Amino acid sequence: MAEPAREQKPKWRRRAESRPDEILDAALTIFERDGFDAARVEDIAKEAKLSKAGVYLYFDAKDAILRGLIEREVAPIARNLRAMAEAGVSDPKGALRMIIAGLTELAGDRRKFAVPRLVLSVASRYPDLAAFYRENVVDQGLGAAEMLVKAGVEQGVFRPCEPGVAARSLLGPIFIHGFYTHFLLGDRGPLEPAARIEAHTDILLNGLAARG
Amino acid sequence: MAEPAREQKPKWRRRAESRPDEILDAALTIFERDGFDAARVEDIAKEAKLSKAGVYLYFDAKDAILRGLIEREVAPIARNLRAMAEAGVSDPKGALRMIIAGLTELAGDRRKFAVPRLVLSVASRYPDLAAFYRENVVDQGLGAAEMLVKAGVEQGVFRPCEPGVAARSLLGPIFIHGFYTHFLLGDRGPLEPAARIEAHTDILLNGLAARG
DNA sequence: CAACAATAACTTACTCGTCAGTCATATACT
DNA sequence: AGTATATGACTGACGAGTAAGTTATTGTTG
Repeated sequence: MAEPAREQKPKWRRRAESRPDEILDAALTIFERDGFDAARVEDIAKEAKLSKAGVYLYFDAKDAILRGLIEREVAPIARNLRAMAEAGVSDPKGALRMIIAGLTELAGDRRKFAVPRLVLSVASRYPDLAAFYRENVVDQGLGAAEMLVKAGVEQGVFRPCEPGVAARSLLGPIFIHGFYTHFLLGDRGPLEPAARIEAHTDILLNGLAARG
Repeated sequence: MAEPAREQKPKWRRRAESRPDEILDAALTIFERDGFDAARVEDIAKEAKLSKAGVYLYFDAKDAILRGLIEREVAPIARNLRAMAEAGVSDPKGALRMIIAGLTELAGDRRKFAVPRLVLSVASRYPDLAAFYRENVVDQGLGAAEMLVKAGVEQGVFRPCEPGVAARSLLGPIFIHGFYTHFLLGDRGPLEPAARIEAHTDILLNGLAARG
């Protein structure tokens, strides 16, 4: 009758290596759904399949999880943009096209795109987090675009302009479009990256182009 | 010795007319500082100089206060943009210049600019609020720009393009710049509206312009 | 124009649920 | 045996919203 004590599987496993990433995965899911404040650490824990106390073995506090997400999800992308810019100074127009295309694709990824929104919404209460994000993400990305605009102007490909302003003009719309589509529309609006990339890039590069 | 009961002033006054506005003023101050979730209704009440229960005489719930702020602070601006666009179809370029200038000035107003950030951060939990904002603010503003681009294309002032994309390219950078300046930089970055307006408008309108 | 009733505007004090973070204890691994 | 990894149960504080009572104001009546 009674099953003999057969192969009772352990109540939990040691997974010290993989836990941080699992927690970040879970946190992103929950944060994306609820926002930072309304998200419960307990829900993140459940999603990551461990206990709440378990989460605190790997992250000191709730906001440390968000910092972890910045590090893992978006900082590498920004650094990559920077690298692309450095590699592309000889062809500013082409490099800018690539950067815009890359960012537009990113803007289609609702999960990744949730991170900037989270940072923005808590920035006033976590100034350190805001500074970290600014240095590692925003300034990298804007810097990349700025560098290319400057190079283009020097090479006579673009007409003279304020590189800082031009950089914002190039990248701003992509973010606004992402915010609008993912977080205000819900699901209703389709995001047609290819068409948008073309249209936006055309307008902007044409606007920057030196008159032939 | 003891002061006789002289002219004891009332413990409070009836101000049914002015209360809602006073509460909204206070709420904006507190929301801007703390964000929606971390803001306490009690703090809003104190700032507005009445009791917490008093606030609930005028607003059903915390999110109703935010809706009130949308109505009072930003919806009128969006409607105004729309009106400017309708009045300006005969001169799309000039009207767009005016719209960009107006929005850029708005982007310098940290108080007003806090509202979009608040909405964005709670949109996923308050879909009705998000819809209200979208219909009364975003769609009005984008619609205005779109209308003018379309008119410009038809009149041959602008070369053919997707009006929706162009509208975002025109307005997106302004918002991104506002978010960045007010909420990520703290206070460090100066906002030089005049110069920015010129530079941004130049790039974009030049990009849209029909080739002579 | 007092006195007083009726009501609108307001407050104090509370309830009730929530949740970040901790502590004592247990289990898996080496 | 010893330790790293995990858990369940707890604490302590907090905060949205409410109930019941209080005060200012308005109107009414003799």
